[in-house]
Amino acid sequence: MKIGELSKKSGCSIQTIRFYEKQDLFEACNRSEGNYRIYDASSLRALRFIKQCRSLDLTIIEIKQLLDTKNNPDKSCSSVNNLIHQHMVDVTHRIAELEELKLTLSEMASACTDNRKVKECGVLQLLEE
Amino acid sequence: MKIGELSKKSGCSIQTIRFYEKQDLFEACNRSEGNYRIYDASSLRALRFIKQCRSLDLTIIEIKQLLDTKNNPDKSCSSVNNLIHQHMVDVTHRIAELEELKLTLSEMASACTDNRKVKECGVLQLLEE
DNA sequence: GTAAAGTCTATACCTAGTATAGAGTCAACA
DNA sequence: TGTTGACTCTATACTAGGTATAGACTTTAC
Repeated sequence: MKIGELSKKSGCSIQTIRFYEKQDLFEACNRSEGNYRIYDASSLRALRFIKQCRSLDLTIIEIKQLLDTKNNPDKSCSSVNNLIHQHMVDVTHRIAELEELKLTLSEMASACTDNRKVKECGVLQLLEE
Repeated sequence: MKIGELSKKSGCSIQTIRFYEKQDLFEACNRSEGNYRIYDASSLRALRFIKQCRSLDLTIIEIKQLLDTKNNPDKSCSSVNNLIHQHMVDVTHRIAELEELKLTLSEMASACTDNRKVKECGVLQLLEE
């Protein structure tokens, strides 16, 4: 299949597929006589793996590490588990930050609920502090 | 005061201050004979305003809009209130996304709590799906 | 034969800064 | 007066994960 079909089946844009290839995340495939990329079912599986990882917000470098690990089936998988665990810690931390931000924004919003003039705006006054 | 002092007083790095100036977020100031930037108390206030906004995750463009609004003290401040409100909506949305991600990660983590070999790794198996 | 759709590479752009190189400025000290 | 060190200047490249273009080529359908 050509890149357009792979794009539709995988849900990744054509540019993204080419970008992953350039990043050495996605193996360079065979080419047709006219230099078109030709993929098969295993390309689709590989791309879906990458997409799954990206949906977990793993970075491209981390996905490379995972792919590298996958190529050593007899080694320990602890690095994989650690990666996921560390991500959970990071996400938890980020949620806490955003909750705090939300609180600040909500306090800010309640400082000016009615429609005032700019010079009397409660939000702007808070921002000046 | 020179940029180093402003940097210390504001908590913005020197590069960031110059960056804001280049982005037309922070007014270009006077220069000394030797071409050094010379700031005063009002520069510090302006920079603190920007920093306050950035701590709320407002984009540079949004901050520009706020600054523009501030220059029209007799206009309505509704655009300011809308901006803050929209940010709260966005942050709330982002928190929900991250909560879902956290759940997925936690399910994933519990798929492989013991230390296995890569080929038997529960996390990698889930990622393959 | 030709038009449309698909693909190719290379390049620039996005955000909000950060990091660097190489040059110039200024103050203090000998 | 010379020089050392701290500070500042501009310009440029880099970060992450793509997205968007231009201009050329290939393939497909009629």
